[in-house]
Amino acid sequence: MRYWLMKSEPDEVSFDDVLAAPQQTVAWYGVRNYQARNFMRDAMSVGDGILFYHSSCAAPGVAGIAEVASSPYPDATQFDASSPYHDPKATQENPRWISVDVRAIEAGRYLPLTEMRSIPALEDMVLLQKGSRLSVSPVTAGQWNTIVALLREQR
DNA sequence: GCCAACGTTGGC
DNA sequence: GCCAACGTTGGC
Repeated sequence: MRYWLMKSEPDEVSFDDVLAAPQQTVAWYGVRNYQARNFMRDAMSVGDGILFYHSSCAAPGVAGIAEVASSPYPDATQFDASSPYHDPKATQENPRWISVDVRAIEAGRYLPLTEMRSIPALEDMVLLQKGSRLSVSPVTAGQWNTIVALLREQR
């Protein structure tokens, strides 16, 4: 069992969107970075915990808790010429990018990035490192427990 | 909209 | 295989 932080732009897919989806589950598509892909492909397992992070918005932060709900499979958008995520170098025989399904578990309160930066127990998070922009990053059990506790306070 | 930091591309 | 140029990310 591992823990992850995954970034989504809420204008595209918000945590509430996932809560509202059938089975509270969506395909996580559009990852186009090799390091992030390799985490998904090589290290994720069904049931791993996910911190669902909202990026590129007015108040970035953790919006809820989710879990990995499938094994990795080819990201369909790479084959779709009309998609912004289309990759002309990807083929059905040799897919380059993958998706996993993500299931929303609980929302809790919103935990803003500004608050996360103020918490010493979180200072080593990959997310908080200077220049870090990985859309999928590992989270330690200690960081996970700290954040889950914060999400569950003063609902 | 700005811009620092990072990743990718492609000429050599 | 180097590395300059370019494109992207994402907070502010």
